Amino acid sequence: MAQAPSRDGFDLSETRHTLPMALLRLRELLMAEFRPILSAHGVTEQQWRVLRVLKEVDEIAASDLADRALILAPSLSRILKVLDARNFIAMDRSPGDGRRARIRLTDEGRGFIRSVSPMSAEAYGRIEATIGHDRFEALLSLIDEASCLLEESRGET
Amino acid sequence: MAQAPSRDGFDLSETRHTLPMALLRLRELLMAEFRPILSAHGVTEQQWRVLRVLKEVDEIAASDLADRALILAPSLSRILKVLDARNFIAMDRSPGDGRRARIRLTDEGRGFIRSVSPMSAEAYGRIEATIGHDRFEALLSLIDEASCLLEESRGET
DNA sequence: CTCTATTGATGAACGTGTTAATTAAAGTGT
DNA sequence: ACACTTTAATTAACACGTTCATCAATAGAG
Repeated sequence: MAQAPSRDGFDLSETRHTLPMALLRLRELLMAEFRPILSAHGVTEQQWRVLRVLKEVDEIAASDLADRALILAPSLSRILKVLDARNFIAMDRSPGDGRRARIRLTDEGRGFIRSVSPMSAEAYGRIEATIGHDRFEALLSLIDEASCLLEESRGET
Repeated sequence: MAQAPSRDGFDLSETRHTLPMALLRLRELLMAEFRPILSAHGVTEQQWRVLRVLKEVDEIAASDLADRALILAPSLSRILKVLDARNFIAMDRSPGDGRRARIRLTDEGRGFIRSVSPMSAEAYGRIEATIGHDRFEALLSLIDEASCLLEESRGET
């Protein structure tokens, strides 16, 4: 039981029951809550991630920002251009190392984050309530453990 | 302790400890295992998802395919064009409803899947082993429960 | 039967993901 | 000082994500 119509029998799981698809589906459902809020304020999900990280660090190199926001360097370059044009960030070069870009939030950027945060936090709370606090925490922990294990196993190759 | 340099105190969690970011990070780590395999065979992650779904259904409408592969309709249109050009799929119109596109795998498409499956399944097994079987199963269940809860709560609005 | 509204698929436009190539600045060895 | 390698960031090119607009086929109301 359980295998679908086509029975060639190559050894793949049903798409619905694979971890990558499960992760994708849950992420889509989460983002469906956040996207309307962000687009109403004229920022994309990725731009918002960048702003959130900048709020936590006060000054950071582009490559470190890319790591923390989970955005690839080429995408980040484009995003920074947009955020700079809106005067949400200030960019210059690191004095010690002329290759590294130094990025910081402007007051205007900080004000923008402040204006969006309440609705974002409210959506986050609604999601946590829907999933249930205990399940929510368990999920976060499991995901984090799995991520750490996979990260370690990559270093050993 | 724990709060970063900037202390404006708007009520946002640290980016690293949010569910959307955690999901994104784990998915990146998973895909890092699969991407080399897929790109070595000249398909993208999304094209592979479409092929996997097609292998399970033998014949399907584009909109249902989009749902099951978690791909938006406009993206799917582009992807189907590519897969059709490579003769991995055959497309025509549903006889009952002239709007619906009917898609099925060709023998060549089936052969392609067969040629990639072993390496894909092997990577999946490696990942499951790294995470640990019990943790892996628990993770899948939790994700699925959370997704179902969020899906239900959207219908009630 | 005709007009309208709805639905399924596609096209357009813009932002991001991904890889490879490029440029400039540091580091390294001689 | 010199060429060589490495590193940080950007650019280029193509595929996908996302929203909106379009078009054809169908369903419904009158």
